Amino acid sequence: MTQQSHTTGTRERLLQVASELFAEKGYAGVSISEITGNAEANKAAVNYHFGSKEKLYQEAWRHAHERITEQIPPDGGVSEDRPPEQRLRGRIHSGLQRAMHGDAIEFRIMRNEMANPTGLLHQVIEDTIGPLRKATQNILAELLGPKATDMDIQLCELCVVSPWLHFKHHKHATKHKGLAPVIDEDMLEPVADHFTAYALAGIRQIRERIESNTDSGDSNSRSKA
Amino acid sequence: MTQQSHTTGTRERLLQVASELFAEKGYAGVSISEITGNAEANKAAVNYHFGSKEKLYQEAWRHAHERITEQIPPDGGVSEDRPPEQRLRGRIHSGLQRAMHGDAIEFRIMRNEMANPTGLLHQVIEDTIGPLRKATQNILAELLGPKATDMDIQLCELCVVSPWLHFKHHKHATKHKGLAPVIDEDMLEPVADHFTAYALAGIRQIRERIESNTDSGDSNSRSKA
DNA sequence: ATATGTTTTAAACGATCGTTTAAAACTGGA
DNA sequence: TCCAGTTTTAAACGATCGTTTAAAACATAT
Repeated sequence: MTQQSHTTGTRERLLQVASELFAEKGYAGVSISEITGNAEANKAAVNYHFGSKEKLYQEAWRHAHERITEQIPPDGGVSEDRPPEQRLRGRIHSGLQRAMHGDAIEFRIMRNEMANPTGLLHQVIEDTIGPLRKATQNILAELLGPKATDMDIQLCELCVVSPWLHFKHHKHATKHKGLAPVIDEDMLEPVADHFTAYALAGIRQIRERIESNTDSGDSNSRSKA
Repeated sequence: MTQQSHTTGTRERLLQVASELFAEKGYAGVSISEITGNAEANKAAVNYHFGSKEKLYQEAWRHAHERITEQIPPDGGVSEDRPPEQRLRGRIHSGLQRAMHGDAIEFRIMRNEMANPTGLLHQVIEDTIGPLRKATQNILAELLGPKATDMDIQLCELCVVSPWLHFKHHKHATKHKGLAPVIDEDMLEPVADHFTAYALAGIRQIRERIESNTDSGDSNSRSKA
């Protein structure tokens, strides 16, 4: 009931509330009034602490990304010296865990930005997600063998990565059930197993296709086009 | 230069422009003024023809969906009596073709709605996409065998369907290159082959897992939970 | 207690939002 | 030509948007 029962600073509260609301409604769907209202701050506080709504949006993404990265490492706890099958399973496990974790704020902001690009997060996302993608692609290059082209790798990356991008957090999934099945958190391991088994079988099949089709001498594989 | 050089009615023009803009910027990101401006119509025309912006949004989705459905059949031209492998390839081919077709308006509106739900399209999308999902699930049920649970089927559906949901139209993909690789339209067949081979291998692997793990007598498979 | 620098606040800014209104323009049949 | 019905238009509505301003409240060191 007292006027200052805030355990954290205004800036932090704004970041937290903003990232949640941006994840839920997208950039254009959230107003500064709504953010400051839920954060129990004044309307002008956004422009004081961040300069503009756009900067707040970028900072909110960075905030959410850093928070989830320090909680869930992208390699799934599988070190570099393990065989590629285990490392792939680590990536899948990590991605799935991130998609199912808490409110999955980082994930949902990114999905919003992919579906409806404001362009404001383009650079920030590319800087942070780029290395993760590269790591996954390196694993796939190992699994697909030396004859795999960049296109082969990218297509397999898409098949491996896209399933967990469609996962919604339980709370939202029940609201209006979408494409992805609703899953408890204790289902993480079996689902990760499912995705991994599926992916490894698919990748192995693609490798067979590559190596049976490209028997002849024209070894223009690994081309950039 | 004349004042009436419109080859089509105002209502049609509004639907066309609105669906394109909604696909590009999402519901909240598009204003009525922008729509009527690009459609060379008066601001009040939206409320006259559709009653509100919300109704226009729903009609624009229905418009885009009907247009694409009559152009690209969801079964990929593979009839019901073919083996499930071919029917699955038909579904993948159709989905991929829809994702790559023209501006992929229907697709991008749906992606926007999935990432950032307004709730306005919920019923319309479920009515139209529901039967398509059911058909795919039936194919997967055949391929996975009688011991597959609903969860098995849904997880495989997610793995099969999600890759093409991330495809962007070439024009947008080049703007700021996202997760999906940029692909020409003449690559449709090889990419469909890739996805199909990958998917069938994955599904076969999952079936083996199911049938080797559930050897015992407790046949509570196909449970609804 | 006074001064200094930081943070918060209320109020107002111009702009744009979705919608409404009523008159103007257009249409095709009597 | 006149008229009923449909479609289009300009103007204005209240509401909310993101931002700015300047004063109030707060914190801290001398």
